[in-house]
Amino acid sequence: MQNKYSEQTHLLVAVDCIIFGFDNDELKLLLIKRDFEPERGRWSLMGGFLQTDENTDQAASRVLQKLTGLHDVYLEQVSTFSNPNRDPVERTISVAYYALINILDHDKELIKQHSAEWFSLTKLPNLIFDHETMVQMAMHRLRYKASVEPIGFELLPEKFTMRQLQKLYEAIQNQEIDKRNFIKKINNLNVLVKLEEKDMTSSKKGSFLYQFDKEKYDASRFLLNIGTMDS
Amino acid sequence: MQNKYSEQTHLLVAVDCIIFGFDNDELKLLLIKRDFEPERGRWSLMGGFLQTDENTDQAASRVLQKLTGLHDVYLEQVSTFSNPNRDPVERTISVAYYALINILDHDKELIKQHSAEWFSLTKLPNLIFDHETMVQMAMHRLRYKASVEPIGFELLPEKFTMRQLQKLYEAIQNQEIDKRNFIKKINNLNVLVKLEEKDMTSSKKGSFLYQFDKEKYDASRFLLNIGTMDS
DNA sequence: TTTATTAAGTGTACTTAATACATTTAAAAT
DNA sequence: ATTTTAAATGTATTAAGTACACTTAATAAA
Repeated sequence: MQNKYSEQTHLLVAVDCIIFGFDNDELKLLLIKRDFEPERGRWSLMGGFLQTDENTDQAASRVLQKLTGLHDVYLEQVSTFSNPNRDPVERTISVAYYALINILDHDKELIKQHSAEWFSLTKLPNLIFDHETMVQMAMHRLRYKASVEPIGFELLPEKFTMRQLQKLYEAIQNQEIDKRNFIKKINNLNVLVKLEEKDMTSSKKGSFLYQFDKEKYDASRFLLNIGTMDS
Repeated sequence: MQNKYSEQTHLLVAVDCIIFGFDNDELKLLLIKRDFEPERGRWSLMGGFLQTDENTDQAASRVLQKLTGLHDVYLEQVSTFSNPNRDPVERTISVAYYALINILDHDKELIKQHSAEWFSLTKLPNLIFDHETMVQMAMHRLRYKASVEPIGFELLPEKFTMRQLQKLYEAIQNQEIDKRNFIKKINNLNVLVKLEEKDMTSSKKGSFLYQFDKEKYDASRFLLNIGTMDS
């Protein structure tokens, strides 16, 4: 057996993270303002090179932690980008991942260090390289995934109101949902527990808080299909 | 601007192709018997290294053509595999693609040269490295994609019977479908043209041939949802 | 020429899911 | 007490999915 595929071209492999957060009524992305070359001063996704002792899942997780301080974040591989000239410095292929985090739940100091900021998805700045394509593909995957598995909860605090959950799904699917139909559907899924507690910040009456119950979910194993109501 | 990200690790990038075909009643995979190291003599997916002047889509297309002689084949990226030790010779990450081809429609000479063979999906041999995981993920993606876009037709000859189409969807979804409900659903999609011609090989009565009509499809732009009937 | 054989072709009733839509309720503020 | 605000709730209608069995067209055999 040979020792190396020696004659083949070797190149760089990077990961880039599309970091989603949910702030009240809208989906946001965490972007960094590059203080390094190339493209210094422009906005981009947070990324990093694949190291010898890790796979790309681990690299994405490491890169994400570097910016947010968070461990055990929901991450999913989206696609690999490999056009020969996508990085002007040197040929690099990049594996894109999207991450879902609770927007209240990150290390503000680290974010400052990286000159990172949250942008509404509807008001993104221009991004370097092929990062805008990455964002679009990630959004597409998130839509699909959220309609099939209860990953939406990753974007919310542990306790949330029905209203918040609905607003989240409206933001993900980018369409309004009828309140009564939404609650009906969610309740059918049987994956939430209604708490005694109320959130009193949103109204005088207050609204009950709910929690995602993974055990209930694993038990019933329904396929979700949220956000295809109305037209 | 620097000239290189010089201090970073460079490594090999490969593509591997999960090549689907449909033969009467079952889905098949085209595998090669390796006559080279490592893992000489074992079965594996057809693959190849990414070259300097191409992206991974192009590499997959090239690799596929090398084995089948076919151009313009339906190819979709599935996922990138990057465990540090997945290839024992040297660190290599691999981008997996699945391909859909008409099984009657390939160059038998090339296949012989590569000692390639078609295997029923239900009777696959053990595969090298992480290729079995690649196959599983590809199958999963194919199921999803076929339920959402009319890619099934890529696996059939240009003219086909309703029976063949049904058998194909049964194979993809791995479940039986009621004949009448299937036809009802397909007709609702409005993407087929019924020809005058009949296929007389399958019965005495003969069965009408159909053709996929991309223009009809583009015009109506329905979302398909095939194979979720019955239970 | 009749009869048998084979898969193709077809319709309806029932069940479940999706959708549209408006009023009452609880709590706080005045 | 009254007003204000968002939360909470139910029903009727429509569309989609599912279950189910007989007739038809053509060939082959008697």
